[in-house]
Amino acid sequence: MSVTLTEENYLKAIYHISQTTKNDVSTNAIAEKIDAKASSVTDMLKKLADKDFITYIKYKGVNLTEKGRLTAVDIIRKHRLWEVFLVDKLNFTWDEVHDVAEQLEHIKSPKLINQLDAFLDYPTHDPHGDPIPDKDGQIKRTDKIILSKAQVGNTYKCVGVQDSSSKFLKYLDKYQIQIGTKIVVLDIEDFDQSMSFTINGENRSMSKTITNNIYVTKL
Amino acid sequence: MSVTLTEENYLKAIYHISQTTKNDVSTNAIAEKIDAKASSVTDMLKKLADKDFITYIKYKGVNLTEKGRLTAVDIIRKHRLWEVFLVDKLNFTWDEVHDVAEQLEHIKSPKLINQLDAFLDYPTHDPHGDPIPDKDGQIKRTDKIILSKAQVGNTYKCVGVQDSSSKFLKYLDKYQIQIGTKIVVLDIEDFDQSMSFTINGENRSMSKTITNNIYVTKL
DNA sequence: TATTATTTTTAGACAACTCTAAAAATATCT
DNA sequence: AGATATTTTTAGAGTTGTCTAAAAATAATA
Repeated sequence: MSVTLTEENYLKAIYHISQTTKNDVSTNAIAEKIDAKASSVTDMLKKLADKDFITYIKYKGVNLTEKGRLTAVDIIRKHRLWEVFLVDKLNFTWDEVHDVAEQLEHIKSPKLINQLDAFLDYPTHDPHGDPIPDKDGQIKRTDKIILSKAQVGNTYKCVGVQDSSSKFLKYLDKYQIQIGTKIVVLDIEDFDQSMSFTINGENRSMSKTITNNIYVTKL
Repeated sequence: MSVTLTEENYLKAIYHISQTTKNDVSTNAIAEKIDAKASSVTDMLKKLADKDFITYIKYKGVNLTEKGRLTAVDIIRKHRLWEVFLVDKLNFTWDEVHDVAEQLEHIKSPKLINQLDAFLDYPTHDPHGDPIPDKDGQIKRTDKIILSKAQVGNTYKCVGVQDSSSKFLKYLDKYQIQIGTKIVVLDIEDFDQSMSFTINGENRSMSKTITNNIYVTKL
């Protein structure tokens, strides 16, 4: 009972959607994510339900079974490990990795992914700051928050970005903000929510547009 | 005009067959290599001819066009670079790499493969001793010969194996014969063509069955 | 609640790739 | 050369995954 590449993509999509909404995952939401028509999605949902990856009630949407969740998480684990590989070892930038990782995540070889994990020294987060599930599908809940929600006086560590466009990443490069960079919040401007920080020993201020796209954890 | 995964596999098969026979590549030979029925092969040959990857004359077999050859060689380049990666970086053994490389070779990203090439320090041969084509599809002709054809008194260097079964590779491991190992031919037994050598400072003899499966270059 | 709008499913069809069975072409053997 | 065997191609059909168009179910609104 193997999983086809297409089925894997559906499971991943369903997983990601279910992370952002409390309700059952709707056919249309999947169609939009997969970039397919709703009728195609319905066909696939029947197939996935037959294979016990999802529970599916007509007109009511779907939910992943435990089997489906584990399969989805395993793909996400592979995706994120490959992203680390591409950035750390092959000098890809944050914004270049996604498309290639979309392909690499479907390679089937447990040994490959375990050896890769070891080779990368068991990373816990991908280059965007998202957590990497472990072999058993456990995901370490990150306590990351969006920088715009940070509080004056606290120190934070940059763990990822929301917007991974090359424009935004260039901005971060310019001010030497990377994963791990320490950020001390000095002040929040009431008028426009712009914030001032100490970063790399220098004082700097950023607009809400920027702070809405940087993830940090409190130190 | 993209190439499907299946088309890539056909092109690779045709390339490999054309390396071992002077004649046009026959439908049956491809069918055997691909593990498909001859009728399926015929269908695909029409498709490949339409796309200018091969010249195809009914009942007469096929030949790669320059476009087809370059495409095939590019896949082989990727396959062999990934094999190097798996052995050198992820501690795979010779016999474990093939199936995984068969999958990895189809990943489409020029940047990925060029960065991988650099990361591996531009290897010229894969773990089995086969040459890695360069970016332009050039292949450095190896002057490798089969060890059973070696001559008494000469010194050789092991560059690869014919049989890459795990049984055979374990034999080689046992006697510490690897890529690069120096072999001095001391004698060839008339009776059964078994040969005696100096390997790693010790004298050792091998049956024709063994020497028929080791590739060497003369030093 | 009745009507309209939206979402979802069904029905029928198409493209890629595969197969079996039968026909056509080529090769082999006496 | 003629008969037989082998190889290759054609014809028709199945599978996976996609689509459009229309029908059915659910949700929203007056």
